Amino acid sequence: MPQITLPDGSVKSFDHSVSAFDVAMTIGERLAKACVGCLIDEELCDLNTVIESDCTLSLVTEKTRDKQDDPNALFLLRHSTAHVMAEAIQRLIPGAMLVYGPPLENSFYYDIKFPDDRPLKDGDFEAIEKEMTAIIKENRPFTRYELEYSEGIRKIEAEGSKYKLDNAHRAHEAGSLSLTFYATGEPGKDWEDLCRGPHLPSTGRIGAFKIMSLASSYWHGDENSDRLTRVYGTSFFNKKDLKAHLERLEEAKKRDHRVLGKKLRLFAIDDAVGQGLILWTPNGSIVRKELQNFISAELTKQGYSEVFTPHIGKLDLYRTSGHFPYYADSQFPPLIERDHLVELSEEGCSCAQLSNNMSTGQIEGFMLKPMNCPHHIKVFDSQPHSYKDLPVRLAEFGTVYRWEQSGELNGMTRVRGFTQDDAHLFCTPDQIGAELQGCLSLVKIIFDVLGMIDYRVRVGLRDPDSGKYTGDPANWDKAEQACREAAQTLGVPFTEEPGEAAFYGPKIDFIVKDVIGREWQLGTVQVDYNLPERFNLSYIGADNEKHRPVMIHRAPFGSMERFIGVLIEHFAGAFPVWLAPEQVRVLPISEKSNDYAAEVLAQLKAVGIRATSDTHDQRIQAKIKNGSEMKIPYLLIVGPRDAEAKAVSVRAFGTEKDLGSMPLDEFIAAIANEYESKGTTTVKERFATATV
RNA sequence: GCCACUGUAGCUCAGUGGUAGAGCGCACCCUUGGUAAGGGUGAGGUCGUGAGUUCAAAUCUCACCAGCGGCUCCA
Repeated sequence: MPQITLPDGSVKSFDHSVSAFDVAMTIGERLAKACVGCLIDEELCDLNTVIESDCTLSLVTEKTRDKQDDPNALFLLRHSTAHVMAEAIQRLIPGAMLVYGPPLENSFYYDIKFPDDRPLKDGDFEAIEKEMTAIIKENRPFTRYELEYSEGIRKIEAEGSKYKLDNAHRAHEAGSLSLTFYATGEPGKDWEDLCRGPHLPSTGRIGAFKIMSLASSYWHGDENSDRLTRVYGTSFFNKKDLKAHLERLEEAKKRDHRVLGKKLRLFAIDDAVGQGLILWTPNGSIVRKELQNFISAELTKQGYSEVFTPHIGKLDLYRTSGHFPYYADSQFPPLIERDHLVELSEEGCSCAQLSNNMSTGQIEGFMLKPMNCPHHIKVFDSQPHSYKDLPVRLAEFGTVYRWEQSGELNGMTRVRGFTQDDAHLFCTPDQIGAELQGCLSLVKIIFDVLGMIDYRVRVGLRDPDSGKYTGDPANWDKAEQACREAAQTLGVPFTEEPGEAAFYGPKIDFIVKDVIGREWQLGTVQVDYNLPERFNLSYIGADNEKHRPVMIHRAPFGSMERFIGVLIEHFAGAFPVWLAPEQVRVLPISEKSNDYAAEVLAQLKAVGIRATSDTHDQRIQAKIKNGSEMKIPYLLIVGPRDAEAKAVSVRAFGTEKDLGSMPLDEFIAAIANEYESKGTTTVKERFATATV
């Protein structure tokens, strides 16, 4: 006798078991037909799930009542589309073994092991899509059935897929006593798959789909395990939504920092220089310099000392820090002294021997620095410190080099040489809390000034099962607790993630998404008890005894390269005045106004505004178009009327029409103010307030 | 590093086993035009690199390099 509570609080009583679909029918046939699944006691289930006992029931329709996408409905849709795709692929390539096919936020994939002699190619998409269309047209129901565990295992063994067998074992280990299968149609007759579900009622509900791309993946995500082929696709309930999704992807591409970087001439990468090595062109250099000046001013306020250190250090330095030889794979190879190299090559020394001798310290050399900490530690250690001197805060825009795998390089966001806005704070254990908060506030100041509100905070802890973390567990516990407490003071939600710590200590990271949804770590604050230990650092306490300082590593931007890459996308290339490489462009209406344009330009430059004038032999419309495409904050149209009145006609980026005319000296004061205040007051606002 | 795709003029891209194409940009000429492209002329390319197949390769094959989308990694 199930009593079913609906979301509006009403209760429906039945004297027999019913399916969710039946319940929907008692409310209305139209509703029932619009349903694709249901939530029973908050758990997403098939629409035809039979309800035997009291529960809450919420029906899942294609769209919510206010016509929005329903994440649960899309989950069912994409999971079901993955099944249809898998069936189509197996029809086309019978030896293909299925592994795992989950839905994602905007898409789905299926990991598949293809026979070595028949890999999947991009050219197969059309044939697969054709098969899928046929399966959808047949409108076959997704039919769930359960087998007792050992019986299910026999069935899977008979099919001969070690991957599915592995999935079944895992389900069993997780406590499942039976195995569930889904047939696309009739069990025993139609295609089926070991699957937890749930699914749509039938294939016909898949309105629109597209196979997107192929990638290689690893079984269990393990690089040393079997290589699988991952087939990505996406689906929607109707063609219009699919089209809108594809258009969004196209739009996102336009604000990609790699596209804008070229168009706005912000940076370049040249093969002859090397992969992942950024050439900062004049425009990009302006953005970088403005950001550096901004943060430097904040550092001065917070009592930091700026230092400069070289780009290389001896191998021994990194033996002490623990970077060499343990992280040798992710670094540029060492620089070996010339005489040594000659000697070794004359002796016929093999590469393996060379590498061995370097690890053991028999051969000395230098390394391009992968991080700045060892150098800063040596700066700290260059003189004795009293507890009264602490905290010592050493800051440097330090350039580091790391040998990232070629497939990981990405525009400015993943590079092989980059400059961190780095600092290392040496403090007493008592000072950690306050210092961490100071560091976090710096990150917040940056995000606030730039209007970056869409970020998440991660507290990276050590993974107790991993051996890569060095140091005393008791210190780790203290450091992790300090990070947790500091993160709590931020006033924003954060997640604690084991396995995300640095090898020497836990950290608090600020993570932002790029235009295509990839996450990038920007600002970071890390607590470190280990390196002070390794380098035997000390300060003299009030008791006249030596004490060990604690180190805090922090970089509010993370790296200039990655930060500016993300920033370009954040602003879609339309930088605010204080960051814009070209802040103002003067557009004379014709050659006759060139003289006045030159006068305006000279006055702008005199107050430090980055301005140019466009004296090309073009009409004003073309000049406006060019200026707008370069996303210049202000275009000043100047013609005879303006020259007469000693005024300028102002057109701000992002406004359809011009703002109107303004006396030249007033504009200059206003733009200088906008620059100085980092946009707290703007030229645009002056016009707004003038009209009120 | 792994899998797929891509690589043609400064940029965006078309093209195809038989003499290399367009638009934008650039230079020059005409035009002196008041808020998102005025018109004309011209310069500019070993078709990513190297090998192979062929009478003939930018086009087909192989290798390499680079980019893109993923995977893995990220101190």
